[in-house]
Amino acid sequence: MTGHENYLVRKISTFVDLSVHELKYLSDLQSSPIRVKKGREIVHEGQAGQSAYIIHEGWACSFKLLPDGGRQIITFPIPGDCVGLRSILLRTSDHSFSALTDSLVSRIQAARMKDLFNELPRLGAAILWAASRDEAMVVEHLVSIGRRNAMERTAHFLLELNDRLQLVGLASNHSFACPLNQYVLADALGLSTIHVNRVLRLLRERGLVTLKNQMVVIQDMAGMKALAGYVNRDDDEQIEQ
Amino acid sequence: MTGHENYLVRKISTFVDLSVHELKYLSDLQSSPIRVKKGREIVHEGQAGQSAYIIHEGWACSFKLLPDGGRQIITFPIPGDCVGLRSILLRTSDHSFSALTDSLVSRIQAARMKDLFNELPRLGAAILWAASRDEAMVVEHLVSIGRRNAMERTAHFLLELNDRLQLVGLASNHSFACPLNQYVLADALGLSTIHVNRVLRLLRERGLVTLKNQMVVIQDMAGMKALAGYVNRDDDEQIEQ
DNA sequence: CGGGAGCTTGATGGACCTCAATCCCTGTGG
DNA sequence: CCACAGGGATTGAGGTCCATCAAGCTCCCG
Repeated sequence: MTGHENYLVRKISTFVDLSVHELKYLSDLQSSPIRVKKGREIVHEGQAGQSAYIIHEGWACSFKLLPDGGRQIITFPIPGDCVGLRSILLRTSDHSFSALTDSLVSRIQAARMKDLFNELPRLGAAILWAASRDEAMVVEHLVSIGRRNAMERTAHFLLELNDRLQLVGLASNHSFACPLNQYVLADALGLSTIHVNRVLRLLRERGLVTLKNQMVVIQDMAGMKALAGYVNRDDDEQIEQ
Repeated sequence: MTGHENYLVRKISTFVDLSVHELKYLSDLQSSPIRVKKGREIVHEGQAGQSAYIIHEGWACSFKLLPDGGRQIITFPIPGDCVGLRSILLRTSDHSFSALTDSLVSRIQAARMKDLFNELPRLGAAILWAASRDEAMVVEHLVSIGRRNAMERTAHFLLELNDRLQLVGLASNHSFACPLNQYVLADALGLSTIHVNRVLRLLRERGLVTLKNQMVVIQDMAGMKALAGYVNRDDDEQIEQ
């Protein structure tokens, strides 16, 4: 990795202070990144290639397709995120993922990842910590879709995104660049595009949040959190092991 | 553990053949199980006690509560399942879980679990494999709620349950004992109780599946799979490490 | 200037929710 | 033995949220 910030290191550092050796190892792991064009599929559901990926630049999306052509987006991996860790243990990937924007990613072979866990268990734990955090967000997403209405759900989603991006320094307190269009949002939120549009208008009219020109601005943070029933995770504590 | 089948061992054995030593370790881990009465909460959301639990007997449910009193059930842990693994890394639990029926569980302290990963990494990997499988099901659940209608969703849920129970020998090919009532089902499927009732009636009338007297009987497996768009996972391959 | 991607708005209908009531079964206490 | 309560299942009526269909808009880019 040369010339740009390492988001994964930044994220992990909020959990555990890495040693020089661990930093080196992590750096080597990311030494030959691949460019992926917007819209390109990186892993196909059911694919057996046992690899994980680290995202350096750009946004991705992980999703499943249904027989009727519908698509449900599970999550939007952003810089610093690892994807496909599960496929290392499960032999096949349980869902697809593709690049939403032009991206830069590193591929980690399953064997390499297993070595990491053997040789640097503390670093391995840190990666699992990050993965667990993501899992928790999938759960929260499930709750949103199951029990929140369209407006609460949308608000919750944007707040969560804001928090995730802040963790890697890609969001200020109340705003962030966001390449998601309304079609993509709809597939993530389990809504129709048209309804997403109406909900965004309502949120804008109520002075809560705006999404314009690829930019999300949360104008009333308190109002948003109240609407969405949003609670922050606060696991900024250091690992004790 | 005395006198009853060990479901966790049974499940893990489909993934990797355990050594005598590993079996012994696993057995020790489960040496002093706790009885939990039906309805009793085992872990509360946000609770900091870093422990995981292995379920030996009974059904549990993991869920999140919303400010408005709503509840979304994430999954129903069954015998052989580990719950709360995430809370070991995240410091606090991201959701609650409670016993749906009178249950028997073993509590595993975080430190003990970490030792396990250090001392018997192969066994650790097997536990992570099982956990990954569960995560994949949460994702599938998310897809269901986001993109499948009530009937498809219900059918899919019952098929998944059937597969999970078969893995530990608690289901025959097409039927299983099921302590879930319609209220609980509704909270899992993101539906109202009343609608669950109507959907179950439709499924029954179409000769697809019946749920009566705590017993699920899948009468038309092909029809169910077609309706739900259900695909089996097939990771019966052995670990190669 | 044309075309396409994305956004916006209106009208209509359907899937599912809410409220309300009834019924069945089982357990419990008099 | 019967009355009664309570959990659970069932059914109906009416309303709401959101999907679908249809159309027009803006902006950007070739």
